[in-house]
Amino acid sequence: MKLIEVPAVDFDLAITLNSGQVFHWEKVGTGFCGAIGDRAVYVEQCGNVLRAKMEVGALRRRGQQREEMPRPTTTATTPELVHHYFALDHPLAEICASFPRDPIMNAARDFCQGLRIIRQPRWECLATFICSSMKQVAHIRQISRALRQRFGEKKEVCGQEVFSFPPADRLAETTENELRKCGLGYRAENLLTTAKRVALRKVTLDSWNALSDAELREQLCDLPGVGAKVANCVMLFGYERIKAFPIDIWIERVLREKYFPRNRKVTSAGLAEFAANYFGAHGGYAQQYLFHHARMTGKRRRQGRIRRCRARRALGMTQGAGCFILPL
DNA sequence: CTCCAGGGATGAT
DNA sequence: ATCATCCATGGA
Repeated sequence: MKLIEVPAVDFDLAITLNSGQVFHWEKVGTGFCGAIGDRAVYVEQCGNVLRAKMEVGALRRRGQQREEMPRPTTTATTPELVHHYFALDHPLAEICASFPRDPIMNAARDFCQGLRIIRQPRWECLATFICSSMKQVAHIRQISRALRQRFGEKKEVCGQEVFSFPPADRLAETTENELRKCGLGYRAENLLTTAKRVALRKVTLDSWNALSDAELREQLCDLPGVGAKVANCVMLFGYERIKAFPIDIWIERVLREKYFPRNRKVTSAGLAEFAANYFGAHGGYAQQYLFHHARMTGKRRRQGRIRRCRARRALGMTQGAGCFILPL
């Protein structure tokens, strides 16, 4: 066990890990336990310093004998690994200064000081976000944990069990039914198919890093279970494409209610185009700030939408005829 | 266009 | 405690 300290200015560990970009870190004491790639890590923040402990023990495949492999020697030294994962090299002050100046963005920027977009391993990021579709954060965390416990490698740090995320070839050799046991539902087939493509080298995630944003998005959307939103998440969190602007329900609400309050007819495509132009070169960062701020302070949509729709149908109303019933 | 798949957390009642 | 709603992909 190795204890290290890493300088970390302009950084808030808790906000970063709880902002819906990564789903496997667990609060333990004053810090968090998780994994950076295959390394089990405990990390806590003391002012402008991160204190991290990392397990350097032998690998062991859970529930399955596997020939003893030599410990993979990481090229990065441990402080560099932490520094790189948490993107402590991103010029956060510059990035935040590039956000548009408007009341919504200002509030989000103030609320999320120290939030960074971290660098996630590509496969782990892609697989996790395939599992995220039509799921809420709490669910995604459960799925991530189930996949890791069932198919990942068990590690330990600070007396805590930590499981690494299973590589594609490990998931490729399982079955849809096994994946469904992890709570994936219909996403199991998507994840399995994608894992097989990666395992068989039909898809080479690392080589995709050379592609342009548009080409990368196109390739990602070609994978089953990957639509525009998931593709943008993977671009942002796995490929450091800082301009990628994922639009989920929270962001869509913010855009509609705060930026288009008098225009309920603006389309989703219209919102996406607006966001790409308005939030600038670091749009992905702006999106993460808006997302976290909205989730922490905003409220979910009030109930009754379905009931109203049913009521409208029952009244024999057609599309749009019932607009006057809609809230606001 | 609509509906559905799966399912634990969440909020309203 | 019960119950409807949430979530944002892909296929019918």
